[in-house]
Amino acid sequence: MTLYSDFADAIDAVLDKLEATGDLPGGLDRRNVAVEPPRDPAHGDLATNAAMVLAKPAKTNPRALAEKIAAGLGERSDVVSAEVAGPGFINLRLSPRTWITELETIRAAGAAYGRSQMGHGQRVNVEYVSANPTGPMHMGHCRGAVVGDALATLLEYSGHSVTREYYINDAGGQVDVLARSVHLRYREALGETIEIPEGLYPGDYLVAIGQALASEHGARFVGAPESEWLVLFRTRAVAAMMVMIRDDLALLGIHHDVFSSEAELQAEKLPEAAEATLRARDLVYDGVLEAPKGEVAEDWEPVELPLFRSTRFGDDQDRPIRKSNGSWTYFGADMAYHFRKAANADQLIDIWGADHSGTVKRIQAAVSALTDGKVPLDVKLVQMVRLLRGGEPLKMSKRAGNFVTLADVVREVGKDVVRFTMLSRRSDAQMDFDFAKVVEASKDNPVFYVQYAHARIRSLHRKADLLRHPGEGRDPSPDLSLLDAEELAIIQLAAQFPRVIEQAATSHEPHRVAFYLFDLAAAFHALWNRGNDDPARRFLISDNPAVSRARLVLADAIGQVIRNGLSVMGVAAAEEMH
RNA sequence: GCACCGGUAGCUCAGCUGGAUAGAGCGCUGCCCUCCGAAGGCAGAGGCCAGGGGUUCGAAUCCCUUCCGGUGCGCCA
Repeated sequence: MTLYSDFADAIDAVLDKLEATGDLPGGLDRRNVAVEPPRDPAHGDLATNAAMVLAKPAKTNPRALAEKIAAGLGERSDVVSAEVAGPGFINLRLSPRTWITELETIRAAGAAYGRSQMGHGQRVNVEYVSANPTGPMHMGHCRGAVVGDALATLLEYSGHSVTREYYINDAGGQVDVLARSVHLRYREALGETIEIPEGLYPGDYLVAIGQALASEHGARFVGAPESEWLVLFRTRAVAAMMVMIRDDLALLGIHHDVFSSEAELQAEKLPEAAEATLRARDLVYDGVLEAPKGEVAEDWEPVELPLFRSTRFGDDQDRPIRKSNGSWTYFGADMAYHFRKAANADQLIDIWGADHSGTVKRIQAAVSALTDGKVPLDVKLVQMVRLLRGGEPLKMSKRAGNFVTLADVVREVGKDVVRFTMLSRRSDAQMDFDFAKVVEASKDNPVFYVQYAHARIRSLHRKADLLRHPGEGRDPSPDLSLLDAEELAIIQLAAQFPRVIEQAATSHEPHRVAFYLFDLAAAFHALWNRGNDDPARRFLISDNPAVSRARLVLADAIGQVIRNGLSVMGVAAAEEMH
């Protein structure tokens, strides 16, 4: 129960009453009725559009209806005034007591403030990262990893039952290339001088696997045909890569619940099952694709393949689920994979890089077809991150192997800075990550700014402990009515936190939490700085313990909300700045 | 050619799923440190929300369309 849902209920009750007295026809759609803080504080503390939304279907004048609703709401003891404004807004002014009560609510709820049961335990599967197991995590994976993880936490926080899942692409051509690269390192370990040809993975992170295989199996695979060693080398290499990737993810505080293997999935014949289901509904047929548009493919030739009718779902082309050699396409296997995820979830979310945008429709189409539209799939596309250092783009080349690894970045700027920064932009917009700026101690840097606010709040306690006389305990029930209007105003902002969480969770947009925290931090800094002009308005005043205590409670509540918000983002709150 | 994502202050970006006079940071102008951390704060200037249609009490937000930028297109993964 938040302040906002409380008033939403109150409005419902008033509307029910108006229906009972015949002032309002029954059965009106109230879904668009909203309770919001008005953008302009001069309009009061809360506003509702109820009268404007309902006036037309009720065939009445919005202002007249608003007057009736306002009268009903005005009867509440916590409503100081209920005024009709503009085209029919109802602006409510709440008693100071309301905000003091909310402050006490924050204090009592502590780390749980902002949590809700909005999700009603709905099962949500969030698949994120799913980087190919062919090397360490690099910065290209980072944003999706953080966004997916924060979204998962956000959904948990708002009452969903969340599974964090990683899909291991261990069945395609890339992992064969990996196996061949390891074979080369294996020969190297046996004393050969090797040269890594174009197209194989040059990274020296494969050296250790080659050595291990050499010491276990000796030279028996050196001149042997691929058929004798490929599977073994591939399995070992993928396992080693996954250990490395999990370690990298752990640096960011990311841990998945489930790792699904594409190879296992295929061994279990899940794609076959999905194909049969779709063929039975005439959604898969054997056909020939047109030549691809755009860049001319030299080796293209028309072949009959099993095709999924994704055009029925808005795709521009039907999509093959098997290759001409009978093996599964990535899409064919992925479709089966999503089918299985859907069996244990009420809702699926995938976090993908924006370079996969072209494949969204087909997979959504397949999920919709396989689940009869019962399990929605939201694919969140995360745009690219441009790496800069002091405004200059970092030069990178994957081929030369000098891409920036995630581990390097975390080591340089820290987990919290990486996570916060990755969440400080809408994920469907491109982002710059400037090594110089993200660690800058200035207002230009939201990470610092929010952390600084929290550190200031913590410093108050250290200071307050010094001010306290020996034997004098912490005051359990300070007189909060000593708080002034400006101080109550920040509670109003803090009270929006549960709403922000709900909205961020519903819209699958964790960045909203970051922006909110920045606003809250700004409000706190402003309050703090009043003390510069007027010493009587500082948080701690040595000759006025009563006011100091009340303000300390206020500061603590703000600190609590900042901590809660940061924890949703997976960022630790700073105790002090260095 | 087609698809997806963008286009909001000089710059970087928010904008609460359709609300009232569109916001923040940087930069610019002017104030504020014997003072809990000034690593800050306050105030001001700065907008055809890319253009054009539409939907309605009401549009930066939804729909159509044009233009500009980014990404992608395959039996790859």
